[in-house]
Amino acid sequence: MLKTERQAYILRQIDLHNRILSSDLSNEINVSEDTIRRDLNELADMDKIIKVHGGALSKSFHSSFLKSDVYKADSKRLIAQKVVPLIRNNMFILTTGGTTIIEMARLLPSDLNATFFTGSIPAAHEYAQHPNIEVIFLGDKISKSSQIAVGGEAISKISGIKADLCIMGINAIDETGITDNDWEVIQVKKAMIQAAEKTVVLSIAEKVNTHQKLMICGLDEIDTMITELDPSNPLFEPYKKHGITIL
Amino acid sequence: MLKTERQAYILRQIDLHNRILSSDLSNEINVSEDTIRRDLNELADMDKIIKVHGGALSKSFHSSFLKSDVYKADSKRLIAQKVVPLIRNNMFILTTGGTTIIEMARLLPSDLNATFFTGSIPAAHEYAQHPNIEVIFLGDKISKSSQIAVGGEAISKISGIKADLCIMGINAIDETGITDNDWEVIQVKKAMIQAAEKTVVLSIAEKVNTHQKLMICGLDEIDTMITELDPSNPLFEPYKKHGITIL
DNA sequence: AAATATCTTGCATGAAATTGCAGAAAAATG
DNA sequence: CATTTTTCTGCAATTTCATGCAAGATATTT
Repeated sequence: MLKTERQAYILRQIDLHNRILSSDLSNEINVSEDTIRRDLNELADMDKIIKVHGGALSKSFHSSFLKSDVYKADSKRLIAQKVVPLIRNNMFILTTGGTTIIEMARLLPSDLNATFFTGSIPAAHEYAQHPNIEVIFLGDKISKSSQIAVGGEAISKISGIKADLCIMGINAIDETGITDNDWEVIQVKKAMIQAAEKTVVLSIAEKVNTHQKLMICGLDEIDTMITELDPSNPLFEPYKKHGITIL
Repeated sequence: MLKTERQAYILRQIDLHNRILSSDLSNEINVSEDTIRRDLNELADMDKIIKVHGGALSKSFHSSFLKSDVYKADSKRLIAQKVVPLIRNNMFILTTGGTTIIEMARLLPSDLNATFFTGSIPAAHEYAQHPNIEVIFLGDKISKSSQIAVGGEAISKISGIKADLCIMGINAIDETGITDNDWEVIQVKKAMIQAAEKTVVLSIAEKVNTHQKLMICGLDEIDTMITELDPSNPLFEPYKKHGITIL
């Protein structure tokens, strides 16, 4: 591993987690702690990080910036970890936006070679950080409430795709299917499900067995559901009956 | 194997893998490491790759992973402040990306009612934060090196617009006009200038009177230029002669 | 075609960079 | 204050780099 790569890795880890320990880094990338320390010192000299005893902190963390923490971030990270293995090289993947998807994007292995389609600005931004991922942005008009592209342009772009996988963050699911409450978003999600061969839905357990006003699709259109809970949880029985794989 | 062939091969490998070791290349194509090193140095001199101890990295790898804090942030904020008054209610505005534009987006008054078109993910993201601004994202394929949408889709979308204003961050300007060094970006910028009634260019003073390899447009297509310096600075005389307003 | 200049390449040399390790110093912890 | 952890320093082993030089290949000129 090249020195520059290693430092890039460290920077990214700090960006993602806001803090890191020298010892952790040393284990993760199999170099001595001395090397890590030297890297951290160099990065600190360049004013890119803040070196502290035992590790380093992100600059934004300490300076005035107050980063809004994500609701149930731990659950979402767990979900994200379960999705990653489903993604293989050379796949075409449609995704929505949402914090769980962002978390997933960060966990994608750097040697993954795939094409991601999304209408979400934050998601597109995250995908674009990856060296080997191709990003296609869907649509043009951006809905402020949901920060994703909506409208006819987005729908027609999606319809023109044959994707391997659709990974969708959802707001509510129960035995009747997936529901949501933003009409424009619904249209986009429906199109995505149509355009993909398989559909994976991500949801924190709290949203399971709840519903909202507008229908996206029934359970039979879903192939896999991922939550932070253990798949054997009885909560999932009705969904398993509909042939949905729980992870 | 000819030198040009070899360098083409190296470039391709770097494109594919984002990084390369001198020793690997030496083995793969059976030339001495010295030759590889010489090649890498030449390619680095041409700004095609980034040479590091032990090998080389692709430029996109570098720009997206080794992100540093913004160069000359203060100057850019000053520039941004000068742009804002040019933007009026109900305007249609085309913008590029770049840190200066982002800074500008943050300074837009919250009661501003306008439509912004951009192919830059970070810029779109910033505009979308504003309550009364409509954001239209241009294009679909996102270039990793520049984090903006490029290609035919973007160009054709832009061509279909009649905007009031084009606000463009630039990399180099001198008496012959605006120049840049990324072919795909050039195409987008050209289209933007064509599509807008008036063009405002933003540049830190450091870039004034410099030039790069590829031409975007001549001075006569520019209406206003904004830098962090006082407009009366003699540096701007030649540009004023071409009828450009300096702010 | 011969002579000449220019480029390219591999090798040898010494210089520089990188990394890991040992032991002393400094900082954190209870 | 004693213990543990982290840091710093110097050092040595290894790798990579820059440079000059010579042999061969290629291009240009006469």
